[in-house]
Amino acid sequence: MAISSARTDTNRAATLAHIGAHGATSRADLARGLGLSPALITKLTRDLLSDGLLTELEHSPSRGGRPAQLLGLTAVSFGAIGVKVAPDHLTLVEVGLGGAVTRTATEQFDASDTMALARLTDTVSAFCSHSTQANLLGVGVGLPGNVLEQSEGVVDSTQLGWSQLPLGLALRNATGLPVLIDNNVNALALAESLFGTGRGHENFLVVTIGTGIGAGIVAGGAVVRGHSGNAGEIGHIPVAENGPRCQCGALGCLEAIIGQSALIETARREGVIGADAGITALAAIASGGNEAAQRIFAEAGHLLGRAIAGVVNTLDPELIVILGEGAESWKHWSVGFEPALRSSVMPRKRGIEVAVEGWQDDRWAQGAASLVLSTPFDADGVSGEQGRLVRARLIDSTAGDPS
Amino acid sequence: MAISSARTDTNRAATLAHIGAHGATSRADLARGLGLSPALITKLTRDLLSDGLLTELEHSPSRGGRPAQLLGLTAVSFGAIGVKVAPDHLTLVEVGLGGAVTRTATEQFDASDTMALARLTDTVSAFCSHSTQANLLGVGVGLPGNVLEQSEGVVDSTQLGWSQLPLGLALRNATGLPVLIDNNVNALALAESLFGTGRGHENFLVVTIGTGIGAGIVAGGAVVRGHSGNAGEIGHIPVAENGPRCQCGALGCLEAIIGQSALIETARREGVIGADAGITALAAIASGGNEAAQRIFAEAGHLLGRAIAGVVNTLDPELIVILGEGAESWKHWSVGFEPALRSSVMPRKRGIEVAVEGWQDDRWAQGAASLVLSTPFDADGVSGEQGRLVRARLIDSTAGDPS
DNA sequence: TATTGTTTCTTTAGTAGTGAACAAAGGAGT
DNA sequence: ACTCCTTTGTTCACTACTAAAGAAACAATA
Repeated sequence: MAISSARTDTNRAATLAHIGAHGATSRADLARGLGLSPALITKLTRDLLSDGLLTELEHSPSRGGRPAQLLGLTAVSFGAIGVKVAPDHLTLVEVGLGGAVTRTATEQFDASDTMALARLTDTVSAFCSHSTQANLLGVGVGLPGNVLEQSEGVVDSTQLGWSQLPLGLALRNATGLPVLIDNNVNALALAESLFGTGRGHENFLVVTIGTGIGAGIVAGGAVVRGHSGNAGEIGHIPVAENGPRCQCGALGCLEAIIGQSALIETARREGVIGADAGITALAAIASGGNEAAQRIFAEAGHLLGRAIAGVVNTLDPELIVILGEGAESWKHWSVGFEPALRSSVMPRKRGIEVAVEGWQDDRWAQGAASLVLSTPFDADGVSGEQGRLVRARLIDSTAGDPS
Repeated sequence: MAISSARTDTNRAATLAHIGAHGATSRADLARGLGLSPALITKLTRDLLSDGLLTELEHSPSRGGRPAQLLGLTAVSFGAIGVKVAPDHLTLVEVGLGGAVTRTATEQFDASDTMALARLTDTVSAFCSHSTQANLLGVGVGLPGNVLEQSEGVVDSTQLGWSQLPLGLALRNATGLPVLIDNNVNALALAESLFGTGRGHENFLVVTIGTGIGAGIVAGGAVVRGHSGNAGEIGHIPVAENGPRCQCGALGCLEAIIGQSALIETARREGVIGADAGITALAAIASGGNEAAQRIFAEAGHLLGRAIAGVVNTLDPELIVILGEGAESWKHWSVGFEPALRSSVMPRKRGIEVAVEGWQDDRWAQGAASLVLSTPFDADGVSGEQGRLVRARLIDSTAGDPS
């Protein structure tokens, strides 16, 4: 299929991962879902069956032809670890092949501490060692920042105060597992694409509303990372001439006007909340019926809608997924967002679907774990050496532990 | 060869196309450039040499090891036809494998005429029949609009007044050649990626300034087309709250403020040019030193710079290519554009490269032709059935005549 | 001048993948 | 009943591709 076919047995891994992600599947569906020929699927599944990784289940009812025989994973359970790194805490999850969370933990953390790296590796390897899964495929890490070298896992993050930190190498040594690191929003977009609302869509946008505004972009089925891995910074789209100065140094960035701190400041200045009240207070007041608070959210929604309309016109997605802590008060944002988006977008795109997702804090970590779960599908070696290791662990699991 | 085998040896075609695009190349460079193993290149080139499609040229000087043997195309000349469709004229070019234009023609045309389709097919097939090339690989068409069904070549274009027009089928019947159709800006982006400034870059932006403002987006090495093929409409990014109404129906679109007609209107209103003077007059006056005219361009450049800064923050390209008739007066735009872009973009991206390209009218048509020339590199079948036909013509050229 | 290292190209042996034809197992119409 | 149609899964012959190892042809260095 690809111009260079796989060195490791990519499709063996992809078959297992596809069944993990979609549940029991017939051979014909596997062929269609993976874009392979039925002949190859026959061969792959025969091997996987004789290796004891798959079992034949019941027949699914006929759809006009020969009934399909479903194939399911055997009890051998695969899993992956996902880690969300925030300035003040770590969230860890363990997930199965289908992306479902099986274990969770939250730990105190201080990213600016000199011992932060040691603390991180200790926490992660402790979490790994308590794993209930028989086979851990790898560790995915999502953080607010970007990865300079995917192979070595060198990380840059202004928000965490990290510069050129060899996080990947450290975690790999500590856990003995393959480690994949990416920007947290990109990881979320990947998770949406594999397991979430984005499944089956080739072009969509994941917008996160937290302390800042970010976006993950999926175009042509792939996550857009950009030249230096910094794509998706929609929070810094200029929206107001002579607007307030943003942290990034520019004037009138979207985030400088509707970011969390900007909203709080506006609310305080207008006397809607007290000098020491925060965003939750503002949201609570708005939900209680306070029109001034509601107007603050609606105006923010309006600006966000106009900005995203520009992104939609530029990228032509078919779906927008709204996510993040800030999405809890989406009903207030939406009042301004919906009309602004629909009226500012080109006529043909006016019916674009907008999905708002409920929020659990471990969602970020789940996204990070999907960095690992997505590698079997990553036919070309985008994920590089670490991805190859993940695939190797997935298909070698019969051998138990290779010496 | 009684039954022409339907085998589409992608890499055989890719090898020829790579040599056509890059000139004489050593086997080792082919392996690196195409991402294939040296072993395969040896086999492919051996076949191509024995088929008389390639010849061994001189040795290039050693770079510390065994000197490389260059391989070049034989005199068998391949070519492709590119057609630009505009509301009032057609531009046709014939290009070689390397993208160089070998023949040009411009024809009167009226897209709104009921006989437009017949006129178009007649013009194109007449141009094809006068071809100097021994082997025409196909016809590429670029138009302001989008393609609904790539396989049938059904076309929609508000600018041309076409709706559900089966252009591809008609051209295929008329010429007997594979036909590939795409939005003209996407075609241009493809040409830039293969033969132009974008060569070697995986993420860049092609911005066109004509009657409207458009963009072609290349992300991760591929042209971003979006869900319905409408990506790149940066002319409709909202930039002004309560701005003028745009043709598209929205308020404050970029194009409604700095599009060609908007600039002319502004200049007339301010008395800079007369009531019947156009954009060339405005540009001439600005070049002559008129400060009011210069300010109009600079302010447009400023707005464009802010808007593109948003796109840059969203997509993180490493290069911006400015192109189009309007780019002739870029030196006036640039006064406002450069400071606006650099100051509105995130700090790390402040050094982004901006390239302005000179303009010939047949550039659009050249872009259209590159739709054909790019298919050999298109490993997955994005270009579908027509792409397969192009590849078949490229590798079967020894056989001579198709049925 | 021999040694070492580098780059280019080829051979060998084996794996991954496909298309085409066909068998198996049902449904729907007559 | 019987034939036609559809969908699933398999076998077979063949192509495409790779990894590994080596051969060939140079430069640099001791």
